[in-house]
Amino acid sequence: MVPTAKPADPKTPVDAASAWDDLDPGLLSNQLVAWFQGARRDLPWRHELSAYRVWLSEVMLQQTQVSRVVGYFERFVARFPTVQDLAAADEDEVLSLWSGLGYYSRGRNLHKAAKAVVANHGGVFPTTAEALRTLPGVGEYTAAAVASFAGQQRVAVVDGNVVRVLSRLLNEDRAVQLPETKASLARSATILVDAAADAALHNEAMMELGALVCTPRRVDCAGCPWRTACLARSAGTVSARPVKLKARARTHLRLACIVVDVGGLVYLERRGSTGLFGGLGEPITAAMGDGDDVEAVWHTLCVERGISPPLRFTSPIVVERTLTHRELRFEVTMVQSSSAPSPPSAPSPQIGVADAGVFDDDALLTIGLSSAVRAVLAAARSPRLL
DNA sequence: AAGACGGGGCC
DNA sequence: GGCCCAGTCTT
Repeated sequence: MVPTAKPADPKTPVDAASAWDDLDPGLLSNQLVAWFQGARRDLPWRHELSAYRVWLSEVMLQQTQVSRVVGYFERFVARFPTVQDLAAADEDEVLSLWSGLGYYSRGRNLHKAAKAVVANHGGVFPTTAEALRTLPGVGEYTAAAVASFAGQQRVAVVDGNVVRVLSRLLNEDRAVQLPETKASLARSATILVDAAADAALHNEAMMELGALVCTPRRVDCAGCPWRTACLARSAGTVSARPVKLKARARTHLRLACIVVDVGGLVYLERRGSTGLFGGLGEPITAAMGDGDDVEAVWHTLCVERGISPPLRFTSPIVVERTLTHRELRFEVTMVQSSSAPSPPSAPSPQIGVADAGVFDDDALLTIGLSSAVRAVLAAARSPRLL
């Protein structure tokens, strides 16, 4: 549920309310928006606030920095000017344009949502938070953002920037991951947006403040429109906010990998549509245990696919990539084969091969590949992919 | 309520 | 090279 201006819930704790006894939300919003008028960045998705473009940019911006998104956004709107264009595309093309952006379920859900808008909304992109929330890949934050920026609904938009800004303004000392803290901060966001003259402008300004001034590090308190009101600033706790719970440890994953060359073409399989790198292409890949002998695993993988293992494998090329919670270690060999491998009839559960094929270098650019696989292919055969 | 899910930039 | 950042969906 997006926070709304409903009467106070009787179960609402008093914590957030008490902090607001000494703060004036109308004044704060005016100060914030005045600052924003001078600081607003010119970003491509701000040129035309259609629901389609706002939605596309917000999905790309989930868990992703603005600087990463700009180029991807430009390529998407150039190729898919309307939601109908996106809905009519092949998933492969969508994923190939998404390649490198990460969190690939976003790309698959983007395509599904476009199809749903065409099928269920007559191709007219919804602009109410309630209708947006039913689209795949659109959660609380994205629904509120599109409803506010493109639909002019008075809803609070709460992303990580807003959480950081509010946790400092209010000097929140509880961990921001806790449901109670999130709810409390959302109530504060609603108090502010309800007092704003222009809710959309206020919401945009909140996020811009978090992106440009109230940043995770190197905070620019001197340039902040809220420097006199900020409770963390007066308490000297700015750099200690927001409070976060300890992150989980990273796990290691060893992967046996074979790049098969079939007369100059590279053989790729498609991963199953769920889980890590879902729906993307990859060379023959299998998870290994710590003590496994990579040559033995390579041998098995060849036999499973009906190609003859070489008498002697080329020694492993090691490609390592670090993800947020995993360290991937690909141990790669190259094999020449006169015939295309056939995907195993009983795919290993780690991989879940859906289909497969051989590709030349140009065709490689038309399917979705993770950055990790691009690095593997570049190391094995084709520097063009770097 | 907790875990899975990428990738890059900053220090 | 370690640390930090940031929404949605699934279980």
